[in-house]
Amino acid sequence: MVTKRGKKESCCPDVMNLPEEMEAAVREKGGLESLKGQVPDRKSLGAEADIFHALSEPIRLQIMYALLITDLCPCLLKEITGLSNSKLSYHLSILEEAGLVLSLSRKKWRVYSLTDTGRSWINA
Amino acid sequence: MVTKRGKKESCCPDVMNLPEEMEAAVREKGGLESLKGQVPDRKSLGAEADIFHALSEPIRLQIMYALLITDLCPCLLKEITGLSNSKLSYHLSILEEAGLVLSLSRKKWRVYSLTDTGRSWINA
DNA sequence: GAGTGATTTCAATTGTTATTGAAATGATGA
DNA sequence: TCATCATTTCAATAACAATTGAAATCACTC
Repeated sequence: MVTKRGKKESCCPDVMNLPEEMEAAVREKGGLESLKGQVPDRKSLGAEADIFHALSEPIRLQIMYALLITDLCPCLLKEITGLSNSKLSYHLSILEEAGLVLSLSRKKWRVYSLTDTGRSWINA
Repeated sequence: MVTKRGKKESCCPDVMNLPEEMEAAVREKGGLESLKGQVPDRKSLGAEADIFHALSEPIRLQIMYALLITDLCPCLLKEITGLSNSKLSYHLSILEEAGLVLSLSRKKWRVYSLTDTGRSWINA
């Protein structure tokens, strides 16, 4: 591609005179428009972001590591983490909504365990 | 371990009459005190949490995926993501602080690229 | 060293998430 | 059913993170 004045056309309309290396790299990937098409849009990244968000608190990571050792009820998680009931419950609900843990009733207790998804995110 | 009245002592002081499976599982792991010792404390999880936090926004994931294709300056990231300068700069700084991207000066531009850490978190 | 364009910083605002303690719900067994 | 203990929910607050647009800085080129 050549303009009337014989200069190479920019790989990137509205962005002129980029360093040659970057011009070349972008061109190699098919140009700016092509790049735009290769990058996932933000909406489609929401689910992945939700998982990262669920794991972005030390409290919740600590819960995950505890459950990696063995399934536990909130009462034992409370002993292990030193959290209050409502705080623990709040963080457990975020992990559960993200699909990282699940809970079952067992006698008077609720037993939390890692899902396969949860395990894979913590083992990695 | 047996109390004066011949009942099995709980694996977990202050937490009585747990379901047998959980009693057994906790006992197998060395009891509640041992479990506490096996779970990382929250302070030590801070760095890991920071990385998850940096990746917990669709905007920042999108930037990471763009940089996975090729190194880019803010001006091109701006074209690709449609973000304003200050917004983009803000999110880049969070990724940089978390050690997921780094930036170098190249002519008039700044060029951002993934660190090895960043690459490993995105490829996984 | 003045001018230009790229990028970052800043203060103010808005929006979101976490914490708190009390009250409500749920599950069990007497 | 009642009493008890485990857990969740709720409304209010506090803490934190994201957005905005304007101003400041920075790195070149002339």
